[in-house]
Amino acid sequence: MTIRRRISESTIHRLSLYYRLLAALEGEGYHTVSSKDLAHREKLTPAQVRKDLSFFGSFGTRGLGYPTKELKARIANILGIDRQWNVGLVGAGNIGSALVSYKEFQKQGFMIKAIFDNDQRKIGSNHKGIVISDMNDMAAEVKKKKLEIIVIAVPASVAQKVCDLAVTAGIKAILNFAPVNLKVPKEVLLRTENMAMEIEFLSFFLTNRLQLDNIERT
Amino acid sequence: MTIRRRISESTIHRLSLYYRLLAALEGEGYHTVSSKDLAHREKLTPAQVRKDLSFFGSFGTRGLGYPTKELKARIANILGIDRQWNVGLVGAGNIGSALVSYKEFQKQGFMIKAIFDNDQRKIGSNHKGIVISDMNDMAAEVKKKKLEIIVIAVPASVAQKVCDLAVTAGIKAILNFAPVNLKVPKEVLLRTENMAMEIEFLSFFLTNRLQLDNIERT
DNA sequence: AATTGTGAAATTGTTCACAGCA
DNA sequence: TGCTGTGAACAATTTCACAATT
Repeated sequence: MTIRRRISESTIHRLSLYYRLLAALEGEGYHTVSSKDLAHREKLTPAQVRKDLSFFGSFGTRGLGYPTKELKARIANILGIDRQWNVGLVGAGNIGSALVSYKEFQKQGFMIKAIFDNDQRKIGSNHKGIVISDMNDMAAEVKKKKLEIIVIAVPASVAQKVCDLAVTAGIKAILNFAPVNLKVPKEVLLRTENMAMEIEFLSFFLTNRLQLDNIERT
Repeated sequence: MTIRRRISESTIHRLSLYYRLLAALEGEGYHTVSSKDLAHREKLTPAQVRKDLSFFGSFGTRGLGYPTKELKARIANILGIDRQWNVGLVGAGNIGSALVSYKEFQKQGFMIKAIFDNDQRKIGSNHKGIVISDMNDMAAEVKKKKLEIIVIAVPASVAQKVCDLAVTAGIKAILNFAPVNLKVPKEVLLRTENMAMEIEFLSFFLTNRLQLDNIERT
C-alpha cells in the first residue's frame, strides 16, 4: 500500500525543532518523552507533534510516549543529518568566516570542505585549515571534493554569477545569504536566508504594537 | 467601522519581498506595477499579491496597477522601515562582525548603535566606529542610546543570560542568532534565526529526493 | 491512567471569478 | 480593455476528540 501525503515546509521545520529538543531532553536524562513534553517547550500542541511524527510512521508507545534516543535517531534519519554532507562555502568575508566557525553546522554533519573567493590576496591562504580556492575553479573542486551543497556568502552583486558557477558544476542544493533573488533551474534546491527580513519582522510588530497575531484597521 | 483581520506571518514575509521587488522595479524605471508583475517575479499568484495588499487599504488603480514609488513607501511604512531603529548588538565575534558590515541592515534603517561583549580584551576597543561596551552595562547603554532592538550573536551557552540582561534593560524586541530556545516574557518579541535549520531543510529534500512538495511512503 | 494515532471538525490561507472602475 | 478589490469556493493545516494500546 502506498499512501501519498503532503509534507509541509512547516512540518519539516518542526522536525528540526524536535530534533534539537530531543537532544536536550536526552542530555537531561529523559528516556521517554511524550508529545506533551515536546509540545510544551515549543509552544505547540501535543496533537500537532503527534500528527507531524505520524507522517513518517508510528514510533511511540500508547500510554508511555516516545523513546527519546530512538525518536531522535529517526528524525535525524528523516532529515538526512545522520550522515555527513560536503559543503562548499563561497565568500571568505564576514558572513563566510562566521559560518566556518559555526559549530552547529559541523555538529549536524555539514562539513565545510572548500572555501572559494575571487580576491587574489585571499586565494591560496589558509582559513581554519582550509586553503581558499579561486571561485573559477569551482567545477573542478566540486568534483574533486564531492561537494553536495554550496553556501553563498558573497555580496549581492556577484551572487548570481556564483550561483551560475555552482549550477554549472552540478550542485543540486544552494543556501544563499546574499540579499538577492537567485535564479536556478527547477531541479536545483535553493534556500535564501535574508537577515534583514527577519529584523523587518520585528519592526512590523513593534510598529503596529501587535502580539504576533492580530491587527485592527478602519 | 472597525474590521479585525488576521495578518499572517506569511503576509508580512511577503510584504518584505514586495518591498525589495518594488525597489528593484523602481530602479528599472517602472512607474506603475501590476499585481501580475509582482507575482511573476516571486512565483506567487496575482490574486495573492492583491489580497496581501488589500489588508492594509487599497492603493491601486483599476486598469492601471499600483504606483511603484507610492506602494513602496506605503509598504515601508507598514513594515516600520521608513524610520530608523536603534539596534544593540551583543557579541563581537564572527556573526557579530558580519552583521556590523551587513549593508542591508543600515539600508533598511537598522542602525547598530552599540556593541556589547564580555571579553575584557575587546571591551573599550573600536569596531567600525563603535566602542565595545561591557555586557553588564547593557541597562545603562540601552537607556543612553535609546536602543530598541537587541541582536544576540553570542555562543549558545551565554545566550539566555544575555537575553535576560536585555529584558531587564527594558528591550521589547530581540533577534537571536544563537542556536538555542530563549525564554522571554510574553510582551517581548523574539525571533530566532537558526542557520543550521536552514541547511537541514536542504538536507531533507536532498535525502528524500523531493521536489519541495510531495513524499511517498508505504 | 496515560498517551498514541488518526479520522473528523474547525480554522486558516490561497485561488477563483467577477463586479466595478479608470 | 486591463487591472484592482473582494466575496465565495477551495485547499491546506491545525486542533479536537476518542478508540486503541500499554
